[in-house]
Amino acid sequence: MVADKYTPQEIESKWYEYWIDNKLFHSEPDAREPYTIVIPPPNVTGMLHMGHMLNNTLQDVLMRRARQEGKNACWVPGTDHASIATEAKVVAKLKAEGIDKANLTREEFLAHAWEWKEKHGGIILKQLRKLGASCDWDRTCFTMDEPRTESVIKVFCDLYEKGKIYRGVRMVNWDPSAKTALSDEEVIYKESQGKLYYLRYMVEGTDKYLVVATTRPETILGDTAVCLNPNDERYKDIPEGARVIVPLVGRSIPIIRDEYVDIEFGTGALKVTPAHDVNDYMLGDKYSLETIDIFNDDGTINDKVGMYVGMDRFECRKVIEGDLQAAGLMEKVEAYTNNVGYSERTGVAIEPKLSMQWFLSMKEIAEPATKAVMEDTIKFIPAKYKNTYRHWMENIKDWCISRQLWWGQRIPAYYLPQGGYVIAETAEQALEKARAKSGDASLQLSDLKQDEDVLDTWFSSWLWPISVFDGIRNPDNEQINYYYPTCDLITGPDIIFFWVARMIMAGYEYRGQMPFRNVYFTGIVRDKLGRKMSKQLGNSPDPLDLIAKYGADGMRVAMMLSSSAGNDVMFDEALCEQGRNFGNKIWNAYRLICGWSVDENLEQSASCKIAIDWFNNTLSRAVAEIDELFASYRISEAFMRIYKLFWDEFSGWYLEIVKPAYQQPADKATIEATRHFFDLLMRLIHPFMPFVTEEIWQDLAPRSVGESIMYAHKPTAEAVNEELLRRFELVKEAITGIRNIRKQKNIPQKQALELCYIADENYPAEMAAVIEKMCNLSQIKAITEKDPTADAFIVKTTQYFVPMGDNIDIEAETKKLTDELTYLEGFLASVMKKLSNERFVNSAPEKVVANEYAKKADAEAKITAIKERLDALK
RNA sequence: GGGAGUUUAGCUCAGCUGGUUCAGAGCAUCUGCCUUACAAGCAGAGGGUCGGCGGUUCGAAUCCGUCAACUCCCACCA
Repeated sequence: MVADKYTPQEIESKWYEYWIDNKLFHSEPDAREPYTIVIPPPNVTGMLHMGHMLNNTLQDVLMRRARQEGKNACWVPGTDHASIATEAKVVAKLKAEGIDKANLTREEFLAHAWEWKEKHGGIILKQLRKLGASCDWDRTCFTMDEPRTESVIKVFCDLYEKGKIYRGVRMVNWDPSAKTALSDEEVIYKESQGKLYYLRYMVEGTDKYLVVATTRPETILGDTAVCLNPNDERYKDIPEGARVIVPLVGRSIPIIRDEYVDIEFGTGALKVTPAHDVNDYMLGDKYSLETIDIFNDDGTINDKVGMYVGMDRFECRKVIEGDLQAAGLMEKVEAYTNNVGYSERTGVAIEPKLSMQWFLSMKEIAEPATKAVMEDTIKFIPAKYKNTYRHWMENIKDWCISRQLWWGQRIPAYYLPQGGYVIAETAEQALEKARAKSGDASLQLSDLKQDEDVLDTWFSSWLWPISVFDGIRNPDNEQINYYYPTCDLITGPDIIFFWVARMIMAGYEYRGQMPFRNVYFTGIVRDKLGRKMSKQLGNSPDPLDLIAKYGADGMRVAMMLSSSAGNDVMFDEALCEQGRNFGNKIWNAYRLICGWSVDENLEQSASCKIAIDWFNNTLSRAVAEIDELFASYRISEAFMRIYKLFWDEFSGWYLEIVKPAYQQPADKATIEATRHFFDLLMRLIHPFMPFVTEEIWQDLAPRSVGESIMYAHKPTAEAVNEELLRRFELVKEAITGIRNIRKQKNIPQKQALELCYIADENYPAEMAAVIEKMCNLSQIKAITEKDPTADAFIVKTTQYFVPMGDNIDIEAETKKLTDELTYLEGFLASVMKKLSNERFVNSAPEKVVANEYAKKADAEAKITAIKERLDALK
């Protein structure tokens, strides 16, 4: 027996413990068909936010559904070491303690970082348990644990040997705060309000000057040319080989001419700073210009030029503006909006910087990955993201995989004292290779210097679906062979390039196979005003608070209620309330049937028989539709279908019909049928609301230890008697008709009424018992003559009468009927118009035409009935 | 600058190959009800030129064109 009141908080932790204690989430390879999901690993030190709620609710729904389908379901959880984000957090924490990272050795820093990880790591996974996530916790992985690290290093070495990894000096996105290079994907461009400065560059040996427009005057320190378009008429007088003087700096630099320069922009003269702009770098390369790097790694000015040394880049911009004004070298300053790149992680403006980095060449490995998605071997849901994917894949650039950080997998490149390097999985192997390479057998480990950089975090997470099953180190092990490829990936479209695309590439490169069959993209969780949830706005509720308030089941329902694939979720706390209310509804429905006492001798009533028959069919039809919705990943629609099935069909109709009168017993067959329906309904709801359904299911019948609704097979769709369902709708309408009369006449339910009808084929005689039960009727009587003194209504073509004994409001009744008549006549006219249109009759499909004839007959019958009724009223 | 998407009831969204599954759902609103499972509820009701305009068609929310608004992605123009 369950408690009187539905209090989710009281049942949820109990059942989660039960599932864990009985190892119900655990999966091992067996003969069943596997169903696998690998979790998008959240940052190890992260906290749960609404996005995680959405994402993990979906995954859990799919997992639980798969279990109920008899599949061997395996959900692998884990966390991501999130190199930059975590390192930044650790640096900040140390700073707060008065420790500067620069004063620590690598080993010391890593000790702090691991300590931090041990303390905060995995909190997020514990939080997921509150949601009911049925992850196989025994399989919890970390992108930087030993097996994963070894896999990453192995892959690096392998790709290097295949010639796909190379090292070189390139213009990269430099994050001056984290002091590391970033990949293109980690740079976010934002429109920012800036200024366009017009600077005067004196032409050497003359008193003339060129005006050059720039948004970054501080970079004049690194100017090594000014570039003009050769077709620019304005500058045709400037002789070949002329040079200009960099303002303030006084350096003489050449004027070069290249069609790259846009004549329309600014003054048509471009300052060239090869060290600090991607395009300038390209020009510098083309014209063999000098490259002067003017910044330190932290974005301050270095001592190369000997001016503004140590000043921050933005500070320098201000100061230089003043100095230029003072020197009369500033023509003018305009307000200007342009796109500035910011670091995704630290939020500071990116500095394009030349540096030595490791790259992975992408062109070749992208090919099978592109094909897989375009040919739907891997299905994207919704499909619109295929375009985005293709566009990126077809224009893919090499991946900068090195990061100047310590928290991460250290690049296994070992530099020899005499120059050059070797790549090896271990230091020992490196030494062997180094000895072979140098021909110096006396080389010692201490002579080798390992590369200081670590690998991009995504270079470990791109292996995730493989590495969690140890498929890199042991490519033929039982686990990987059984679980791979995984089935569904649930993730946000924001990491389609970072992660999804790269996993697909790794999948084909290392397994020759896709990593997952379907990718379900969720949207972004926004507040009800459509704003993105963020800490700054303070509009992001703490999911754990919501769970405490409404229960995990309520929270899960909230996530399901307004989230179709690829669409943003407009989150409103009212949705949680709706979810909680649904839990309450289920709870009380169950309490109702628990209260029924059995009378073994009681014969089953006709109305109960009909209701059971009807609900059986209704359930079957719903199950078929729900199967269909799941198959097409319309998860929230599937939920809504179940919601209505339980609330409207089961509680609103079925239970009301079979419910015995107060303190009356019920017959055995009806109770059994009802409890059986409850069992099936709990199974259907379980993937969405695991806790309340488990609580009730456990109470429905004696269960053995370790038994769970999780493994109770989902209801299967049986053949549906459509005619029965159709006839029952007539019953519902008749009941509604009587209810309306009661309401209009203010007749209490307790007062019995009489119902008369004029029989025709639309009168559901075989189900009349239901009408009688639901409407408190003293009798149902067939009549042949209309009763003008009775309140009446029409269902389809059947006329029903409720004799009132007293007067009825003829005027109101007449008006109602006249209105309906007007509508029907108009409707009939439109049907007739269609049918008299020769072209319609000739060109429309037969079925459609037949339908119009049916409409016509229907309308005519109704019109006749209404007219008769009106005549009777006169 | 290029590309994609969205626009249907007050809100959030369904509406698949044009035609009774075509104007829908849930929530909210309004009106009755404290009817012993549930007021976290029950019974009813109202509410939309399907963003605008044009076209194709016997027939358009649905297909085409165009305009408008919003959103996202990509792109180095100083």
